[in-house]
Amino acid sequence: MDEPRADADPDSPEGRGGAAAVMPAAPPGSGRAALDRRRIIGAAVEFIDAQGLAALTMRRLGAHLGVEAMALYRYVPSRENLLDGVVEAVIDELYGDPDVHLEPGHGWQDYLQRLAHGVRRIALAHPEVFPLVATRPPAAPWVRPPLRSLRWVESFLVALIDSGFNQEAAVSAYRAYSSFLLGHLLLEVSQKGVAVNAEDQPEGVEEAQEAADLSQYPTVVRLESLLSLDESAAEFEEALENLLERLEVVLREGRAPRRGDHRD
Amino acid sequence: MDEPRADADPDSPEGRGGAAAVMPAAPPGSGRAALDRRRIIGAAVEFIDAQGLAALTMRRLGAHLGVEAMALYRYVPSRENLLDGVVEAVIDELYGDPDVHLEPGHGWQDYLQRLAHGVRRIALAHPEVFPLVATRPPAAPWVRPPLRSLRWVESFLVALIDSGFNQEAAVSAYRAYSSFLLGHLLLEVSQKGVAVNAEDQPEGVEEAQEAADLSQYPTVVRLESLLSLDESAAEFEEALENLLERLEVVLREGRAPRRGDHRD
DNA sequence: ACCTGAACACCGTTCAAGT
DNA sequence: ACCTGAACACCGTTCAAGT
Repeated sequence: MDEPRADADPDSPEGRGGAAAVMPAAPPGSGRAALDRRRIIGAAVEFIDAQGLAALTMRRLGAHLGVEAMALYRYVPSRENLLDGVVEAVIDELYGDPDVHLEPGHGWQDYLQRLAHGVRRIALAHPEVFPLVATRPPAAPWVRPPLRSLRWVESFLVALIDSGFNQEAAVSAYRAYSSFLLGHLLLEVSQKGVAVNAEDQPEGVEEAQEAADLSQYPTVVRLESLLSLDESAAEFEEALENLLERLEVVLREGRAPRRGDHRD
Repeated sequence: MDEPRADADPDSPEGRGGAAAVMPAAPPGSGRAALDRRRIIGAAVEFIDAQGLAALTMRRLGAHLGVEAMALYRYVPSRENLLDGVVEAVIDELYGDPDVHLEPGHGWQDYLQRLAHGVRRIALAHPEVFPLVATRPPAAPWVRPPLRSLRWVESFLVALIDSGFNQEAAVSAYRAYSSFLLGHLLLEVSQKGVAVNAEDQPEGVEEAQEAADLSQYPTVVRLESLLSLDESAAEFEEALENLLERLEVVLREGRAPRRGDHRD
């Protein structure tokens, strides 16, 4: 089981700081680039995208980089720390997204829309990584998945407060926004995954479960085609619009809306 | 490292079917009960609750049950399958919750409230298991976490359709309800976990991260006390009320509400 | 019928040794 | 300075052997 030589891609993103002091055994640009933490984490993201999280071991990642597993420990203290780095790197991709920024004059709703769509693109680009983004314990309780970084929390709060939200409303909006993104996107990627997934199941794995007594669930059977539709994109838009609308009410009225407010 | 003998609890729930044919080496009721899949899965839930998911190995679970790891394989085909069983068992606790049922005459809102609170109780009772509930690939794409069982999907859809929802609206409500529960509860348990968690970190692990350049996040610093408040319970109620209100509009108008509907 | 001992292939991780 | 070989303690899992 030697590694497949399917890597003729010249996309290794170096060009940051000291440009590789000449190495005796592996001159730069000839194939194997120098090891560093960034490159290892990048390779781990690629690996998880391609093979799934369960397949990522230190030994296999080492082989993927043309090196023994032990060499990785000079740059990464443990596998757990590596996974933290993977989560951070994937979320950091958002910094480079030109569509995610506060457009002056377009208001906070526009910004929250851009941010939400940016996170969604990342979730869909790395479906095998997203469960990690969702479940790794955050550094502080108020750095919530999926945004997971002080920079985005800061940016979010500033945008709302500058738009007239009071502090309590801004914080509560941040919490509601996180919950919405996390719930929707985790379900969307898991739904996508289950369609293609399951390693190599020899026959219908649902048959066993379902065939047991599908007759007990007549409504599910009757609505199966409706249930099987993938309306993720539209539902994302609708739930996001609804959340923004709710926040608009909070902003106008200076408090959280109570049920039944808009009647009589 | 021998196992702690801290189990004097007589709560092993047997009494289901054939009542243990007498065994030569371990007579029933004298201490070690007979092994079976249900008991193994129950022990696994206990173990994860107490020690965390990462600590659960087949060998340690065997020791916890007074048996070698290899003995488990007669009842459980693999660790992965055991984890599936754990998720199923935890969700099945909902069947036994007397507060979770359709109260005749109280309407679908009351039922969805009871169901949501029942799921929340389970998530809070098993915070270490809930991430598993959230991320294990479902059997079918439309059996969504956290409800994960045909029985609850059936029950949910029937309640709404009997209340006058059309099929599309009922299915779309089921999806929105799942997203809400998953996002909110996953964040709530992870928030709870991070407060007590982190195995045995010798010193403030956030210090390292934060002290780096906290000055770049003045708003986060200024609002830290607000951000640190745990308003999970109130936010759960509010988001749930809001969702129900939204569904009420769908029911009354026979379609999904569009943004700006209730102005002029 | 049910459990165990021994074994296999594989982990994460450490560290002295090589270059 | 950077990587490797060998080793340690531990995995999940199989299976012939014990009782």
